[in-house]
Amino acid sequence: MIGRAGDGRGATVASGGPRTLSGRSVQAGMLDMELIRKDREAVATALAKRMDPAEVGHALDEIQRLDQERRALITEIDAERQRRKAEARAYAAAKRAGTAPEVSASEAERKQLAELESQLDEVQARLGDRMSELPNLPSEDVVAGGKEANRVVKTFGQPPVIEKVRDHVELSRSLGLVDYDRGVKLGGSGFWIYTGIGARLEWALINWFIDRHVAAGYEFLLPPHLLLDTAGFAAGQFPKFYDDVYHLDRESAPRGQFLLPTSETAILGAYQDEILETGKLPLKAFAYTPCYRRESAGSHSDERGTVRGHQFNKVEIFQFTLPEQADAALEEMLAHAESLVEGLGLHYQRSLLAAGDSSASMKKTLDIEVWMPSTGKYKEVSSVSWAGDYQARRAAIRYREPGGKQTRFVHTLNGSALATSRLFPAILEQFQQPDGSVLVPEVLRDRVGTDRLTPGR
RNA sequence: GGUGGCGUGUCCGAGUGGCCUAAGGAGCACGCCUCGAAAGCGUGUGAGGGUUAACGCCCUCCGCGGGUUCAAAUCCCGCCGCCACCGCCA
Repeated sequence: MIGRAGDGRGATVASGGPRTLSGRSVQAGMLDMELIRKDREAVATALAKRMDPAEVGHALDEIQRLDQERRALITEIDAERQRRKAEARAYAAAKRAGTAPEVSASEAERKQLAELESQLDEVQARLGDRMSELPNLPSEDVVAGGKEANRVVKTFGQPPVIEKVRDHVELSRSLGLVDYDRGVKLGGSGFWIYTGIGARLEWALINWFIDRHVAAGYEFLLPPHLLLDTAGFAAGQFPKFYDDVYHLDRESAPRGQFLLPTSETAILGAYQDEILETGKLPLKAFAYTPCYRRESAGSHSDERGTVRGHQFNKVEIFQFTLPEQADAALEEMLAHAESLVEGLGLHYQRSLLAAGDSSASMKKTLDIEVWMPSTGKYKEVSSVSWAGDYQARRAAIRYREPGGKQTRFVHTLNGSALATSRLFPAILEQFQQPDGSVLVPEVLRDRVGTDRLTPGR
């Protein structure tokens, strides 16, 4: 089996459990094996942007060795099978003719084929594991390096001038919008309760986003929050980030479902193993779900309150496109996500992430970061990414070439639009007034039921 | 959760151990016929992999995974899904 999710990290494979690549109809890696064979240098150079070059060399060496072994075994097995089939047919014909029904294959021969087949399984499993560990190839315009190499490429608006800045935790407490203490009582550290008008503000944001996405031609999905391992593998969360998500125990869920860390996983997974109608591309969908993550709630001053928790709300937009549509789709999604932040009237910037700071499944990621007056920093409210065919390969999502019969992998793109748990604090801070009240963004006033949040309410 | 039935190609549907290298029909594509169309006739029509410069040749796939057999869509075991009834339940 290839790509056992969570291999060696406590993840067990239930029977009928995570379908692996060998279990799929598509026998492909995460990167194009053809490309590795034909232009290993290009692959190595691109990978070196986010991996240690020596490590890249070792990984590719082993992959190429396993690939050769694999093909040699297949050739051998196919020849043997062909011979056996011919023998069985000859035997059947002889039997019909009433001549000598002797047993034609010996025990030893059968064992030999079985032996070859198990060798192939082994090689394919190792190959798949090695392949699934490789990250995506960063796009040409993405530079090597980590956070420090990110580049701000756009700025919208100005930081508001505020004389005495109150931070969002203080504001949401005094305005009665979020109950942190009772949230901890309920779910433990890293959880909170939106209360009263705070809950309405949160819900207003989500609903406003939904309306805007529908208007922009995205189909609204409300998916399950518990997903099978195959979906996590396809999105690229497994095997590497197996421990970052919550898993149900095998007692209550024999197939070991996990709580989705983002609805991107669900939207992608929904189309696993499908050949999409070319005429329907780009296929645009969005989903609202809470996102569940194990990552430690930071005690950093800039991650207090709702900024980082184990459960937060996010609306996610997603597109399946033809390869040649991907560039335009990325621009469209960025512009769309930014139009939401702009519609709220918030000051933000757009950053192009360096290879090492963007998710391993993506070729290119741009963050939309909103200004937080209390920390004087910008905080990510959206991450818009182009995965190329990396996720589509893992999920076996294809389209048929127009005119031709060939199937090809689609490209996938995803973007938060938006993460409310970051937006909520930004709204409080950027729109706070000297008297301690907060102005509600105009587009939300009808839904929130007021144009100003005041302590008395 | 329990019991029973079912799962075949784009769809319907035949097939209970061997010319199944999956019948037949529908749909779709192309061609013939036609002023044009319908009807009719003919041809073609899935996915993945190996090999090849290419044409092609070969292997695998009848829900998924094992097993029995010289030989499995067909027999056996496990699982998944759907339908029906029962139980439980927002």
